[in-house]
Amino acid sequence: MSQTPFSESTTLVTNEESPAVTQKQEQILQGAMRVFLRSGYAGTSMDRVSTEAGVSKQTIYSHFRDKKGLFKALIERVTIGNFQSVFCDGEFKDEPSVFLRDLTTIFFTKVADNPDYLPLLRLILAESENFPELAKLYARTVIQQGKKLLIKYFADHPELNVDDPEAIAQIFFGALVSHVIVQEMLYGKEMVPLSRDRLVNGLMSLVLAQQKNKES
Amino acid sequence: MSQTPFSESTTLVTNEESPAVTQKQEQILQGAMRVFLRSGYAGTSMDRVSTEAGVSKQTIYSHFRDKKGLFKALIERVTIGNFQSVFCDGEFKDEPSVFLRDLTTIFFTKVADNPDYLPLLRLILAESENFPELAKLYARTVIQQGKKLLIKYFADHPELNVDDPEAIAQIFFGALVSHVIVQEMLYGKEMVPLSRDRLVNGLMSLVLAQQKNKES
DNA sequence: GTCTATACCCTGATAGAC
DNA sequence: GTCTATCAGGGTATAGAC
Repeated sequence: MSQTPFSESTTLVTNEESPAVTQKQEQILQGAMRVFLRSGYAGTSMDRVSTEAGVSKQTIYSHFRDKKGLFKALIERVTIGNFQSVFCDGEFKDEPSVFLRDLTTIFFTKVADNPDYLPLLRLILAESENFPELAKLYARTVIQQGKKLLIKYFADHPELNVDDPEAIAQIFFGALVSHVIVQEMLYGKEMVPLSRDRLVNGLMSLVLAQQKNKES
Repeated sequence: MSQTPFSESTTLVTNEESPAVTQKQEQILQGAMRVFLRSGYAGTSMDRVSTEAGVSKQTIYSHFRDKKGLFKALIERVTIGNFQSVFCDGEFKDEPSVFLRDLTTIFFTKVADNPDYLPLLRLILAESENFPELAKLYARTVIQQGKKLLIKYFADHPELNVDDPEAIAQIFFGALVSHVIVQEMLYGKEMVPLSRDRLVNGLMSLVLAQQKNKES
């Protein structure tokens, strides 16, 4: 808890949240990712990680304090590395219907279609009680970023007539996330399929209807 | 897989989905529920279940085929027993704003505030890949019931001007479920709290705005 | 730093007494 | 049916050679 699990490295440390990672640590994390994302925390053995990473068990323990330390380092890395800036570095159109549709497109292509997203979300939810700091990191990194962007847009566009931007942003992204959960995790695709297009169209008609009311 | 894990009993078997459960089985399931919901599937040992239930390990194995069989029987029981008919046996007002608000109230009081709901959802999502049949059962029993009710209501009220009832129903319940996930599981309550009232008000203003557009 | 070997504990599942 | 006792295997973590 008090010492970092990472040793020194020649790689430049850009900021506190992405520590330098040596080639061996990289190798360990790659193997650990495959096993943890597939088998969960308790279902993963350090033996399996060592064979999957192609290093001995002791090598893992020399780089990471213990199983928990390895797990935390891995989840932080995957979360930050994959989803840190999906909603930040883009250029956005100002037209509401275009902006909202672009936002959903980013979510589906950069997040939902990322093959690591579903296993990561599953794992973070499963371990949210044992590793609350990882759950909070995920909420800040992935969910909160998109909501902030949408809230700011609502604030800049009073003509949309959005009474409670935070609530509407929560509903907007909640609908997207829950659609992925129901369709992909709970096998809704097989049982009650609902295309992304229909979801997005429904979502946009709801949000943009506020504007039309104001106009009339 | 081919034989039922339940033995005979004097209790009347009402239907295929709720088999008779003897007093000993009840005792085992009670203990198993506490352990599985708290520690997950892989994190639960049969030793722990036996001590928690106050029976020997062999007694468990005489009533249930193995760990998987016990887990399936337990999750089916909790899912069906707690959430089978939350959206079925109620009387509903016809007025749209009242109906929608009642629907959210049922969800929050009967589902979200049920102390078993969050651990159950967490467990089903965590094991959705290893136990797909349980994930499907959950989707049918809990999520699909509410959506059906809302879809029927939209069909009976064309004046609401809902273009795609299935999509709107998915958005509606998706927003409710994801609010619980973000606020309770991902510690949104501590980081970016958003009250249920604000969520519900936002949701209702979105859905009812469709109607106002039609009127004008 | 990295390996092999191993200590020590707990796992799911079973055998046999009563 | 229910118990105690036990099996073989795998769990995390560590010791010591190189």
